[in-house]
Amino acid sequence: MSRDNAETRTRILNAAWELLEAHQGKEVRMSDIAKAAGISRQAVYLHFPTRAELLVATTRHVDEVKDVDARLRASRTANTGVERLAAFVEAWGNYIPEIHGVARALIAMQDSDDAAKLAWADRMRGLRQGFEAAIRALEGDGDLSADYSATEATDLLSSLLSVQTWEQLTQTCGWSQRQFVDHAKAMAVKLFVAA
Amino acid sequence: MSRDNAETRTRILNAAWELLEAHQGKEVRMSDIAKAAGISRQAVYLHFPTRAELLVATTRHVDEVKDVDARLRASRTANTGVERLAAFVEAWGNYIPEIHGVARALIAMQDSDDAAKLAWADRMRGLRQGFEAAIRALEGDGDLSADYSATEATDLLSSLLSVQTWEQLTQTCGWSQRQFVDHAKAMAVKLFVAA
DNA sequence: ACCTGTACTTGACACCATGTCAATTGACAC
DNA sequence: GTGTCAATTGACATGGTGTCAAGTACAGGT
Repeated sequence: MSRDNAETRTRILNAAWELLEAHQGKEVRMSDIAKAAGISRQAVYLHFPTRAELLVATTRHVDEVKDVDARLRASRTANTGVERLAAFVEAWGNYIPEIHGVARALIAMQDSDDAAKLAWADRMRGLRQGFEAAIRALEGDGDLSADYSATEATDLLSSLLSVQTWEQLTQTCGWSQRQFVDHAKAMAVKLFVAA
Repeated sequence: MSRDNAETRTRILNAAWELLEAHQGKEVRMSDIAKAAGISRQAVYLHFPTRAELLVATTRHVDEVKDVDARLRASRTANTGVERLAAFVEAWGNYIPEIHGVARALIAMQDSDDAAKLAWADRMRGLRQGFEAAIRALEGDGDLSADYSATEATDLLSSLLSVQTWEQLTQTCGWSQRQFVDHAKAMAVKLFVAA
């Protein structure tokens, strides 16, 4: 059976995950991952055809282990649109640092690899739906600011909470994680909730 | 004399610029640039030691030709902080699409090349000063929202108007340039100007 | 006319990471 | 034992960057 198969596979994924987080997505080669997983470089290719697919599989793996779905789903239980918006921003904002390394590596591959591009776009589409649901809830309550259409608000919210924006504020500007999340929440409310 | 020297140099820079804008920063090799400039690949290395330095020189070249300084400086003539903020956001926001290709290539190199990283960081520092000056002007007028320190406001403004955010909104979300700039201005006012 | 320096060319090569291929080992299952 | 399957070793192609050496073409000064 492929029990051994699956075990090696997850060992590779965990090694990739660990290295990517440790190096923030930079300078992690296939050979590094192989070494960390305790197997030969070629063996990695027995499980993942390309680096891009390994990276994509790693994000899925992380999502599964961290159960991102459950964390984001929790925001749906909020009663009002405003609460829901805050809950979603909080949930996603606090998830970013946990996937930063992997995300960054995948983003860096976008220019050269179409599979990576598609995979990341798909992932962002899923996230966007969460933002959109929160904005729609706001709209349903009649609380969406007249300054923005639901689509525009969703677009802006996604940009505000993009991995790149998080990276700039926390890494370059030195913001704490709390500072980032709190400001993101406050901005979302100030911008999108009608006075 | 190095008159011929300088002419070839600018021919390389212009070729790089053109290609980078045409390809949005992706898949532009040294050999492509050489071909576009009408010289051999090796000749490029006579003028620029590495790809990173060529990219850096290209951004400086573009800045010079487009006279970014003058465009950004114009915002200083505004009378009030609010006007100054709007003017600066407008000036920079409208400059982004003109440098997008080059900027993107430089950003993509950051992970692998420290020189590129330093160069881009330096450039962003200069830009940041412009944002900070606008925020300080606002503060001087007593119009800075109590929700943010001047530093925080500057950080957020920089992120809001980062090349990455521009890219996401205009490329991925399909916003028009006007839409981007207008919303950026409106957000800056709504967020940072005291009620 | 003859050097001399300079810009550029041609062609070869080292390096490094990705990805491929072939031959071999070792274990476990039947 | 024999077959199967994961993994190993080692060699190799590819593509892009950067280096090196030898040669060409042309300018200016003498």
